[in-house]
Amino acid sequence: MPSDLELTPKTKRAAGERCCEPVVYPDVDRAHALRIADVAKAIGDPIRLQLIDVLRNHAGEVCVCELVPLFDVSQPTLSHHLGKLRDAGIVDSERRGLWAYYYVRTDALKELSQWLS
Amino acid sequence: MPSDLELTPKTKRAAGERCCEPVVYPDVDRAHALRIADVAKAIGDPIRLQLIDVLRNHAGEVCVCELVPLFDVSQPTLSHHLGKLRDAGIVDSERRGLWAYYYVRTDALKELSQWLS
DNA sequence: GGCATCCATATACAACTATCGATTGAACCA
DNA sequence: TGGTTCAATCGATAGTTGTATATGGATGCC
Repeated sequence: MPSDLELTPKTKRAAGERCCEPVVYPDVDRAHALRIADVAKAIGDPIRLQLIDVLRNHAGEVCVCELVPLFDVSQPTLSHHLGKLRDAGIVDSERRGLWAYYYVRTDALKELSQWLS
Repeated sequence: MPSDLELTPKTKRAAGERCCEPVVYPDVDRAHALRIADVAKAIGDPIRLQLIDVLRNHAGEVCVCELVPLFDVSQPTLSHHLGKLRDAGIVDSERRGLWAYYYVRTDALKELSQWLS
């Protein structure tokens, strides 16, 4: 990924001179950084990371009622984490009758994965 | 990789219909999830993500004094972010004379990258 | 209708995070 | 020695996050 931040080349300076020139960077890639950071932030919790892992391994939809006993948190807390993942676009859900089924949106993780490699 | 999460049987379910398909266990154990989540959490900030980006693109050591003018935060704040990245093992620093030089420890991002793919 | 089940939202609170200005300390130079 | 420069730390404050309990809405079974 190309960066939009440019460094000022380090040069020798005489005493009394400032170390670096101030640099202005364009906003172009800041939106990109914000998106990727948002995804990483959503992953940055052990419960949410394992939630993604479970959903991804299942390669399909998983009912919330089967997720709750896997973790040592209450059902509302788990729902809160699932909501965070949904807000970040990492998972989506579908309600069928009494149950809600969650699944991973694989394309959401692609941007972060590509930036990392 | 074995999981350390155990499914508790649901005995209170009303007789008749089953709620869900069989559950798939998470592929990562809790300690592994904690490590990866820690790295993701450190990346989950736009400034820190761009810091990594700059350091990585320059494939070498970068002076803090060159980093400060790139971002719209004060020097102590940037030092705080660099400290977070250092705590997560993503970057390391070396002090030479008056300046501190930071560089990326590429292996630190490998675990997260592998888990994502 | 009456009741249990499943899930989401609301509220509250403790813990953590980001940010700043001020300060400290270390290293350099004259 | 004293002044300058750079980076880390300190103290304070505002904002965010993780968690729990409580509540409500929707569905299905009797």
